[in-house]
Amino acid sequence: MKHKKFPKIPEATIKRLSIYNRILNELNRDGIEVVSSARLSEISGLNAAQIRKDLTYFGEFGVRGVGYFVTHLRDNIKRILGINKQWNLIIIGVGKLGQAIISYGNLKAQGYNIVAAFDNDPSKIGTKIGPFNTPVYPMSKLAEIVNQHSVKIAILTTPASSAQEVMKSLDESNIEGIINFAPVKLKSSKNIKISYVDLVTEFDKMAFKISSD
Amino acid sequence: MKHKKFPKIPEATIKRLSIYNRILNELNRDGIEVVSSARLSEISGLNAAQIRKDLTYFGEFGVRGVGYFVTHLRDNIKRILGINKQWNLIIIGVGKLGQAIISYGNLKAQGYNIVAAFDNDPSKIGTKIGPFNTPVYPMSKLAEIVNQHSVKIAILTTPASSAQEVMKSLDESNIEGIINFAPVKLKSSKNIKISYVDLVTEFDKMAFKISSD
DNA sequence: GTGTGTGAACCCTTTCACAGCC
DNA sequence: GGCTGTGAAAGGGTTCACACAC
Repeated sequence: MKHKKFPKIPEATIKRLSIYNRILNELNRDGIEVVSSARLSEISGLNAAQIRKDLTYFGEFGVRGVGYFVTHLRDNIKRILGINKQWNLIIIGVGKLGQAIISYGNLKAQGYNIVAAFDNDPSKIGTKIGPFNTPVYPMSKLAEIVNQHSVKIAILTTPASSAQEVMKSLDESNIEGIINFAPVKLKSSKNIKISYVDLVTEFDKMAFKISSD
Repeated sequence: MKHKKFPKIPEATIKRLSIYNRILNELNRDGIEVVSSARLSEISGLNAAQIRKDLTYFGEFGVRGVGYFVTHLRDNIKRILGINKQWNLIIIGVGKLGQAIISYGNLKAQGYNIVAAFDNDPSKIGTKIGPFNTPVYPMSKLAEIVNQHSVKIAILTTPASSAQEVMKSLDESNIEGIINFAPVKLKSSKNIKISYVDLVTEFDKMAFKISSD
């Protein structure tokens, strides 16, 4: 509710804000207090003018002749992205990939807490998995747990064959966004936001690049 | 060596070719022999004109008034991407994410064989992990194994803190491409192709979308 | 009639280059 | 003097609309 599309923010700008946030955290950890777009450009490999333009979509965070104050800029980026608070997530599909994500410390470090996992394998239901003892529930519990923990984002790591089926349960819950690792286009009857992470396409892109030069 | 940049292929086109390949495989499995760009558009959610344009960068694969023959188009896409043959890969970093990728059946099904894993944890070296019994070697064996199996692509799943260090060994090997899951910009002294897969940015993008409407 | 192939128009994103401010 | 903020230009990618082939 905070800021509708003010001007016209490129999708790619959001991804870069996430990268700036990470770099600023590292600079802050190293005790660096001020940074220029030129220095951010060196670290990230992105164009300095683009970095400045990305930031000015949301305000004027820099000081001319000086640069950007690291913690000030970092805090603003967190607020813009909506990551200045904790997010509770659920994950559906406790296969190898699901388990890896549950165990992925970087997510927790950034304020993303996976509060529950879902699977229909009876041998998994009722257990607690991974370093954070994430409980595994049957799919029938989904809507209830989502409400209980105010979960808005679901991670989908089922096989492709069951992803669209799972989508039904998600449509009936209060989930607002899905990060989908299953290689299928999902159809939501509500307007749940869906993003796709497709590992095989990454490998295919690399195969093409190597083959074509 | 087959086709240098003929005209000007958009990066995004390559990603979509990978998606068309997957869809065509599914259509073929279902016994469907001919498909139109309109039907591919329905399945993929992509614009039909874009699909046609993507394909004509590489030739004329369709028949006017009819559509595309599924296996013919699929075989051509595989050839274009360079995935009409097996690829041997290695993976560096046998943490949770590394193990998940080693166990990820979709990669093997698409012709990507992870022939060896590397790690410096003595308790892992010498073991075989995952459903395909992938052997784990110390980093010192890297160049040798790469040559032995003609490996061109490495998957990097170490913590961010050791990724740049590992890069040195890769620069000294015959690796041509790296798929990097560590959230750091890598610098190669040769011109190894590097692609980045960054999970946290995906979550941040979703957090932004949900927060800003 | 039907569906591909494609120039042209459109739109979005990146980069340049410099005015403006500390 | 140095570095940000930004209009304008350049560059890419997507979509339209229709000629063309079956």
